[in-house]
Amino acid sequence: MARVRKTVTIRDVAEDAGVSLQTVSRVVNGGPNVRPQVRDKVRAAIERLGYVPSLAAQRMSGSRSYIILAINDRERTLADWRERRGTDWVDQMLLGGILTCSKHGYRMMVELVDTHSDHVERELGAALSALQPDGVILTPPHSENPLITELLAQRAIPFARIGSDAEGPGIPLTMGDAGAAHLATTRLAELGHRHIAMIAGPSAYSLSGWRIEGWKRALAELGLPHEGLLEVGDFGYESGTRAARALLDRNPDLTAIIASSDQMALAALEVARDRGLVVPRDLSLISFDNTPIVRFSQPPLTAIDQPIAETVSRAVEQLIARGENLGGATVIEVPAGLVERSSTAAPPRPHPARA
Amino acid sequence: MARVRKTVTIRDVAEDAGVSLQTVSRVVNGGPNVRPQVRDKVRAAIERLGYVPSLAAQRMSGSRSYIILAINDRERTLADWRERRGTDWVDQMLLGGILTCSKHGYRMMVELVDTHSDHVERELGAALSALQPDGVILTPPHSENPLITELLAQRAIPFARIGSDAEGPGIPLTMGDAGAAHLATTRLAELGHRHIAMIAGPSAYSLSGWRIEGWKRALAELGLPHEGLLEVGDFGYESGTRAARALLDRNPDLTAIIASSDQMALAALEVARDRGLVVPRDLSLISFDNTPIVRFSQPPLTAIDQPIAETVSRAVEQLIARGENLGGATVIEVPAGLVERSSTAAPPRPHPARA
DNA sequence: ACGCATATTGAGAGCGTTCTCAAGACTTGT
DNA sequence: ACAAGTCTTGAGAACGCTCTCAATATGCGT
Repeated sequence: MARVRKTVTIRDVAEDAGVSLQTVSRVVNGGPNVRPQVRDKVRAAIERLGYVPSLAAQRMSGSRSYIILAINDRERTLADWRERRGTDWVDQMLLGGILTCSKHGYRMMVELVDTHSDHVERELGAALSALQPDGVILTPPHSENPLITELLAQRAIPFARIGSDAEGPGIPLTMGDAGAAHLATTRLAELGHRHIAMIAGPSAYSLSGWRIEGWKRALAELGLPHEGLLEVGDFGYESGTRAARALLDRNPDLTAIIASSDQMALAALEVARDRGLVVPRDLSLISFDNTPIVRFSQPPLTAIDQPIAETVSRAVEQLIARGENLGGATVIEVPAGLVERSSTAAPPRPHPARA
Repeated sequence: MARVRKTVTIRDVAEDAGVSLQTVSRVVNGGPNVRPQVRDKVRAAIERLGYVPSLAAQRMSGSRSYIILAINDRERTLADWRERRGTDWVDQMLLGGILTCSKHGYRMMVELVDTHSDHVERELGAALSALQPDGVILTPPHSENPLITELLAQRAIPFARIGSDAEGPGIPLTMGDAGAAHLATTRLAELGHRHIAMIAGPSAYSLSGWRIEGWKRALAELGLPHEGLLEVGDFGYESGTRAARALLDRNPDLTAIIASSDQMALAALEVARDRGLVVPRDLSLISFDNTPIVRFSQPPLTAIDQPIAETVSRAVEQLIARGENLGGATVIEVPAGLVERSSTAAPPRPHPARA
């Protein structure tokens, strides 16, 4: 059976089943108004011939392309990949995206776009024209880049904004950053910590602000100070090193740090080690992201688990369900959880519980 | 300018440039026989209108789909993703694949397929029919699954087999596994180690055999023993724990272990720690893969760097270049390198160099 | 200049699907 | 049993592009 098999088209199925091409199409797409008897006959033919509709042809004629395009930051992603630093996002995006897409007969494609470039519109526009996706998923920091959101809105392509709660077109989804930071802070306070610092992400990311907000709110509720306990990094390792050093230099009483990324937390761990501080005995550490690298550090890090896969999955479902770009949609929040490992413990000199 | 812009088609460009639709097509595809003057005019129109050909339409009419499909093992990939163990492959595949594809105007899609399932052909067949990719990239263990390679050959779809040097259709590519294992072994011997163990991967993977082969050959050349120094794992953490324990139990003189995956090496590190062995003082460790997790372990691991991105990139280029499925192609080898970190050192009681 | 080869252009069909719309087959109410 | 629906089916156009092939323009040798 070495002969090259010709592609099975809808026409072959129609002939085989003895119905019109259009009827097959209806069966394939679950159209209404088809007699059960005919439907079964067509299904049998499809099965027998192994027919699968061509995505390209479906796109050509129909209004849908069955493609969801996920946009990630190129610069950051490539750097992470090249230097094997561990990617915060792409893995989990694919996990959530591919699975959910295929469940609905869709396909996911990944596009890397430079948000800082002055030809974002050009790059993204080309991808949109070529692929004509039914939906686009934006991740930070693209989620709030007006050049991008406006381009998408103008082209009337439904899109999801992950990590954004701004008004405007597109479906906003967040991962409960404020709540997660609040949770981490509270947990540390429960362990007895009274000087809890935060290494935040860059302010260009909305989620950086939300995390700071959650941290501050928890501290306020607990009657703990926040002055001098905040440093800003860029999510990268080096910035974590700088921030941890500054924090430790400035606060002799510091016993706990929450870092806004795994890499910054790992950097803090290294700084602590250099200074002879044992984690978690002398210093507790909680990171954001929960990527694989924090499972195998010494000690393994307690981390806020960003439910990226779940969030992307929700985004995909929203995009597939709604055909429209409804502005001002309710923010969908997929809450993050706390995975306790071995970088958190009671502080060296436990303070009595607050009265 | 809030009006919904209609898609710019090749017809719009033709009109704008005052030429036929066919001429525009020729310019876009770099066809020969177009006067420079006309070409420039058309290019200007394309630029002005922001025309980008529709992938779907190109696929419909032409012979190419401009899509390369990368197949990865679903079971393993999903487990790695879900449990945040770090994926050995997908990241780097995307790095090499996406970049190289886009350089040639192609797109890469990822498909997860269960190699053990009895409906591999069905699953893969559906993906092939829907996408009609111009090329497929197979990663282990799919690279040598006859069900898959035969399906591809029968459909006359060019494909690359990464991690396979078998005869038959498809372009074979390897990462010099024997050489890499040889290199790691030799390096350890240079440091003075005389009892160098290997935790191999499952025998279903050809590369497992190659690595054992390289290790054994190096040992033979160096006059060192290999008896009792081989254990087989499944690349996963737990299997690494079992293997490391067995190795250490059986060989009191053991001072170095080469593990066939990062996770197994990390497991060995943990076993050593449990037994009070300090790495690298008491035990040297070299892992295969060099994924992010070994950069942040304590100590950071010396590792064989699998050039997955580069290999996939080469595969993409081959697939795009050749339109044909030439059997018995020469094996393309992208050699792996050794990244020295802090898990390797001279053994506790250095042996004199061999006479 | 003339005829032939070659370079350049355009016209029309076709790719595999879904869309629109019209035709035929069945119901149902009276 | 008849008209007026409602269900079910099919025919043909359309999607945006590349293919094939024919038509025209240009270059060359003598």
